[in-house]
Amino acid sequence: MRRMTARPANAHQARLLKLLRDGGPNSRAQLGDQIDLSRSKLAVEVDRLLETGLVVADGLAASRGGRRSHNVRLNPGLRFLGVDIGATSVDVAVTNAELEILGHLNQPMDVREGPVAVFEQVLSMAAKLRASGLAEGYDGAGIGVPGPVRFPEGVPVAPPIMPGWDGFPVREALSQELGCPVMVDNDVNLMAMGEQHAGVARSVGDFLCVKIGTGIGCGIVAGGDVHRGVTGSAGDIGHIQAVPDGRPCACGNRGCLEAHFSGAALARDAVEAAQQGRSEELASRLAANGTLTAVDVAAAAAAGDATALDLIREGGNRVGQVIAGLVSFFNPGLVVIGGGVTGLGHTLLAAIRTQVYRQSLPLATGNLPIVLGELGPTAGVIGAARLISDHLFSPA
Amino acid sequence: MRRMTARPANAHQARLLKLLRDGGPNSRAQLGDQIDLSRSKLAVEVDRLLETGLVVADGLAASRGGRRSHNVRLNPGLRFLGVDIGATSVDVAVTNAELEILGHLNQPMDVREGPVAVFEQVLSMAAKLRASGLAEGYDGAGIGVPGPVRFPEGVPVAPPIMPGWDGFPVREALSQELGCPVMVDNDVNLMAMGEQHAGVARSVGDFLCVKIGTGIGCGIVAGGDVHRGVTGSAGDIGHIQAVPDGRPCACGNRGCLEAHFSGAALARDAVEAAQQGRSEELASRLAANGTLTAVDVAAAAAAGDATALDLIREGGNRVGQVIAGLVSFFNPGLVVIGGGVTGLGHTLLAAIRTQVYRQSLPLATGNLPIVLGELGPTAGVIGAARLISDHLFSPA
DNA sequence: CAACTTTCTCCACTCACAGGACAAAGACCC
DNA sequence: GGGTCTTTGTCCTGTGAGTGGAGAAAGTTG
Repeated sequence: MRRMTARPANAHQARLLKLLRDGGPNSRAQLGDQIDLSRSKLAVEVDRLLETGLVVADGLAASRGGRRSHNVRLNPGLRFLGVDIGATSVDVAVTNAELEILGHLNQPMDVREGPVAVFEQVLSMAAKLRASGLAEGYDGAGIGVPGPVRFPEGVPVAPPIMPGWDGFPVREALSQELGCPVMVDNDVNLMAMGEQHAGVARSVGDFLCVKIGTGIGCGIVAGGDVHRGVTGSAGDIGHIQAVPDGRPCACGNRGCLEAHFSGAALARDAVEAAQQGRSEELASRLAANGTLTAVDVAAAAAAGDATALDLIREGGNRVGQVIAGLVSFFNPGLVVIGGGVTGLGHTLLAAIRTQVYRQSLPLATGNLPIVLGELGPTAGVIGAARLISDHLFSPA
Repeated sequence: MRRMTARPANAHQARLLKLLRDGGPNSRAQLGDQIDLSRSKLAVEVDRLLETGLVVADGLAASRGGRRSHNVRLNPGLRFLGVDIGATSVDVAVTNAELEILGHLNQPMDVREGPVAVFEQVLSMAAKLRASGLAEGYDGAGIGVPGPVRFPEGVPVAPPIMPGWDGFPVREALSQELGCPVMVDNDVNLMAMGEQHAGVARSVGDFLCVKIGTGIGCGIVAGGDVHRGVTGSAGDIGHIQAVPDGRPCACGNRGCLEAHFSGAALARDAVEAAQQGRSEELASRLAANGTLTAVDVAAAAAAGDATALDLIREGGNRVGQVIAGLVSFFNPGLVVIGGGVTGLGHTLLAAIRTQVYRQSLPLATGNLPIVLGELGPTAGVIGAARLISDHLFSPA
């Protein structure tokens, strides 16, 4: 099927598209209140957008004391694909142009199987969503990968946990397969964009979004824009030294944050505690499943297991210490904690807060909320859809 | 005397003024090559700038094979005042509109004497420069203070090392005294802007500028702009924990970077080493002066004193470790080291480089220069002049 | 002195945009 | 139901921004 290919012709149109994306159906009058344009000029640009098909008429709104307004909205047939490739699973979702999730699939998978296998999986999930009637095709796709990305080209570079992906032309390949424009970014940046668009970070211009999953990373938003750094590796905080001469890390150094606290490290610690007989709760879970994950630790903690609580607290202290440094350095207006370990909930958050509030200067922490992400596993796919929509809703 | 009060009327004029500031005298044709405007429009805007007096004719240039061009330049009578208030001294300089330093004064002074005393000093230095014929008056002034600043208002907030300054309306007061527009910023940010304008960071969009003086701070430039954080305290890295359970710090915590390495900490360590008989070189200098500073340590190191070298190396390791974390987080394209301790030179730099290259991931450090600032004590005043010129050369 | 280059100015035309007049459509009051 | 007021949307005209071409001015080169 033929998809929309139009792009806004100028900055005004781009602005209007974003207003309609973020605010839903709107009348010309309402749009006029939010944009610095005369009514006549605004009408011209809206008419041009209607001609392109990106925007469609949406009936009459209720009267506000005078003539009823003719609403317009983004074409309800537009479809974006949001893909979030994690270390151990893939999320794929379809959204409309307003970035509302229409369908969402999750599939366990190991990124180390390489781009070819993962792509096959992603494409089959995309096809499944299409087959279920949610989309006749895709107008654009955003995709997040768990490693640094050369952003302009959409190519992963030197990703530690996904070796086979180095230099693989993700953007080009996926664009070819799907037949639509594609943008690629680091998964952590997409989570930040997701929380910025629809989560706790709405209307915050400078914030950090710490994602603790298999690994650990940090999305940086400065002045409303994601900061990616010169080689796309900004936010790679997993290998900051958290413990001098601490545990050996896969990267070759010792004491890296990731070696001391992350989904993987927590699971390993839990197994060790169980085997050493420090926790009956964990031991019984280990016996039952043959292995332990962060979810088990969360459950044990919820059941009041002291060892599990200690593990979480200690990890939170480590992360909190590093975040404290980042807060001093960056002076954000908000810190969001997300990723797989959010199930650890308040215990983790409390430990992080304690460290940050204790170690950073009052001026930086005085009015600094530290909160859990609001969107959970959908943050990444919403961020991915946001990424491609930002791209498509900009002048060509 | 009446000073220039005109401001650019639009973005084009602002752009032209900045091109003339950064590129010196230029013909209309040369300007046309650097700006996206037709020759006719460009001529109109240049003529308008000539009318305002901000720009003046500057004779004929040599022929390039055809008609000679009429050069224009920024009004050579324009004068900016750059003020850099450090913890222990004040720098004041006059520049022309091209930010070339015409005169520079330095005066020892303790910032803790409070804003009134410091202002008196600054104003007398500004008057001295004026009296020497370098300026008939000032068209604008930039001023840096060693602490966080609420940037839009130009007011220091909760500055740890200058308690009397909290909430003092620096911008308003200085503007009143000098009779010209004033902008205020953190001294470290100004150093970064100075190196960006005329130093090692020319043409680098993302870099860090670490200033090690009495205290320690870091200027952050992201996407060409200074990142100040939500409360103006971004870059305040002096109280990041460098050593777990380390030395007590004035801030109440332990192990802060600043407690382990800074001009003040180094001097204290040197005195201790001298008193414990660990260094004859330092001991003799202590006996001669009654006290030691970073300069003494530098001299001792240059003379081959092993203890002095050790102190520098150890300090460099501490700073390097913290910088390594910041590099992982921010992924800059350049790290500049500046401030009072640059006299420690290569020994310090080598220690920092070792730590950063060892602890940060190759992708972030692969092509990362770590260099000393190029401008020394003039970085701050040039940055200050740049700050006010950026302000005045923007549409009102 | 002729031919070619470069620079700058002038002029006509196009387009972006604002703002007012006005029409359409409804609410509200009597 | 009819007047009056409000809100929304459209049309039209005037202004100013900006482009591009013609050509004058001022050089160089041979």
